[in-house]
Amino acid sequence: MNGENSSGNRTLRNSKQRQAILDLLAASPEHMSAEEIYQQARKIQPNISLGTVYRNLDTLSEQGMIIRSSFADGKARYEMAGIEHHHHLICLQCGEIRDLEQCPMAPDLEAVLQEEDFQVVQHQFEIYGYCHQCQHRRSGE
Amino acid sequence: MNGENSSGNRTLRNSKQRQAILDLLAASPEHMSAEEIYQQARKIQPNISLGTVYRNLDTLSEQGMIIRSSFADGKARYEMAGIEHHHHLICLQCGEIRDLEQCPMAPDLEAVLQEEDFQVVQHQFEIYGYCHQCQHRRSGE
DNA sequence: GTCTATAATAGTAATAGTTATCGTTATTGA
DNA sequence: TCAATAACGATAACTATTACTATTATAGAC
Repeated sequence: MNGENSSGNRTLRNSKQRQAILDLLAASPEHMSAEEIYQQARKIQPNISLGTVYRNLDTLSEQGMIIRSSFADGKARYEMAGIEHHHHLICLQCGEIRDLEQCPMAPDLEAVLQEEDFQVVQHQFEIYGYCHQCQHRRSGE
Repeated sequence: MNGENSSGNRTLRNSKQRQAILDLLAASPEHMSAEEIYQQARKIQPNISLGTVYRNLDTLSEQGMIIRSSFADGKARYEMAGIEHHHHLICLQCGEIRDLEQCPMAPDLEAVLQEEDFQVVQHQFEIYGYCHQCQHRRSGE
């Protein structure tokens, strides 16, 4: 049973590069883009390649260890899974992404989904606008 | 006042290409990607270029005439504005995008936003999963 | 510890979606 | 009809991501 686990998938190995990526995501102010992860990871593993970062982000989200969200700027961003489920508040000026703990999956929504017979895998909710600081910065100019 | 309107922006002209794009979006089953719009538009304006499509989609969404949404597959999709506000139900198997009329911006959410002093410009809510048909297709294989 | 299968890597090329450039064309108000 | 310039087509460039390939490193078996 070399290279295969019970469900027919390959067995994961633990490389220094993968560990560095996981450490970063675990420690970081989350919502990192692939490029950001790459730049940070280079400080720990100088020879790491961007391809390796993408490959690992893919593998790790398949495995359910991290969560990928895609935003309006066309970039995907990643964060550690297992943290409490949440959504995003994104400032259009400074780009800050804040967590929104309120989940909009209200009971009446569930009812509609059941009626439509739609089997939910994942949902995403983002609010775009201007944060407190940027509102003042904008009006001040 | 040539080329400028009251708010300092350029005055829009009405080209056959732009009209074709608007006609398509007005008539279509909505949520079209740039590429889809391009392919359809070529049937009406054979010489239209993909660049022109993108340029118009940009201009028209700046103008507020159409709405751009970005999805998990990395592609932006466009639909006519002015229709009732709605969100999306996206099938991961067949890619069908259905409208969800329920808006998750519940009153208690508004309260949180006010507390955070976050000025909302736009919000996006998407539910990914499997539609009725694809659930049966999947279990049957 | 050594061996071996292969997961994972670095480096690089390729792709997809989108934006920018530039010389030409066409729209629109005067 | 004319002039200013918005919009165009063609094409190059750019960004995010994926694929390819030869090489390296991990981890279980011996």
